[in-house]
Amino acid sequence: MRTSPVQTDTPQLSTTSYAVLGLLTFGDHSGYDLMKLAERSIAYFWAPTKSHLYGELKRLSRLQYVAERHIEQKDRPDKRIYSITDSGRQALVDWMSNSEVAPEPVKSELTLRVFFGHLVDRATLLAQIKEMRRHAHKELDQMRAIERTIKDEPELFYPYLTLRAGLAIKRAKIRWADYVIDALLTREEP
Amino acid sequence: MRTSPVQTDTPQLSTTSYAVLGLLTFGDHSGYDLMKLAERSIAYFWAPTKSHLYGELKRLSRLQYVAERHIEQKDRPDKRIYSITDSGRQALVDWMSNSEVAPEPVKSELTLRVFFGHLVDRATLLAQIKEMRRHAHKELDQMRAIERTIKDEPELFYPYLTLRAGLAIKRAKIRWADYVIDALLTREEP
DNA sequence: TCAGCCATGTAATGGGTTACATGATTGA
DNA sequence: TCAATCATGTAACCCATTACATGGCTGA
Repeated sequence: MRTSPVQTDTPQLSTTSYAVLGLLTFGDHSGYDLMKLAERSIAYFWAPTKSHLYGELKRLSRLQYVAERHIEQKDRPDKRIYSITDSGRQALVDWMSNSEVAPEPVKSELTLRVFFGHLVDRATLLAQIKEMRRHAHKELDQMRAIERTIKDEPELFYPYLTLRAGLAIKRAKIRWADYVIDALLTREEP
Repeated sequence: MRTSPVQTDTPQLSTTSYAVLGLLTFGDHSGYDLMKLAERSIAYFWAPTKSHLYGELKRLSRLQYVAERHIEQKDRPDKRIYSITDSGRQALVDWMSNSEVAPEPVKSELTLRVFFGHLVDRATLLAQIKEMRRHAHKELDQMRAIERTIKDEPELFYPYLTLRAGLAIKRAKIRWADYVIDALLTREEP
């Protein structure tokens, strides 16, 4: 006896597709506009490249999850404006409602390097940790600036929550970097 | 005028290849053993699948970064034992010494869902956050157990540092989850 | 008896990046 | 005059995952 496979009426999309659909719930956009919007909103935790984004738009259009209309322009390149359709919205909500959130594997090349720290001298490793810390701090500052502008806007409640995630992760990374730097300096070179 | 391209004597490998080379600096291993070793060491920040690992071993062998010897066994399947070569070690150290550590883009599907939280009801989102929190806590407990056993072993200094990274990140995620849960419950449903 | 360990891999697919391609307009 | 903005995409590639395939031994 075997169980019948689960019937999924909605085809499986990539997460990036859902991200695009999600952004379109805020209004119609061209591919170009979506890219810019993504860069200043979801890019801290989901950063598609423009090639990829254009590709997904084409796919979503074939599936009729988005509708496109062509806009001719004289002084600028023509463009396509996309809007989410009812079935697109349905697919998005289905995805959002699916409670099986896959555990997210962490990937960190720098941590891998630290793991193999015995292979290089201290200064080399220190420089890389410090570089990471510098970069993380820069991003933290950017996020703090955004925080100030959005924290009291009720309609940005959910984006604000995600910003808090970014702040929490960056702070944790910076504190870890401080710990590692201290540990490397304190420890007598073997 | 154009600048001449940078001559890289060492071919570019995937990070997973470097991870494999790194693990081989701790001693010779078969593919199977490497997989197990990876699972209980670097998997928290770099988790290759076995197919991938076997593939990279093959490639590293072609490049002569690892040497393999075939071991025949009667009661078990034959196996190949890999060891890192001098040029393999050199390639690894070159990679470790390269100071340009690429910034690591964060990818979080869950955060993406939170960003689009306006599309689903509160209970749906809450359940997903709680599930993430539960999972993170389980991993945190595992790491804490490992921490107790390795924190005073001087030869595990670098692995310990990476464990601290894992602990820091997990804790940050759990605290963020708590914040979000509270914020969702406090807020009156719009 | 049955799950789990040992041990290796292939094939198919997908998700995503990088490089390449074009070209007018606008503001510093 | 020079960089940036607007606007779209194709082609090549690669890193990685999933599913598939095999089969004897060991211990609960």
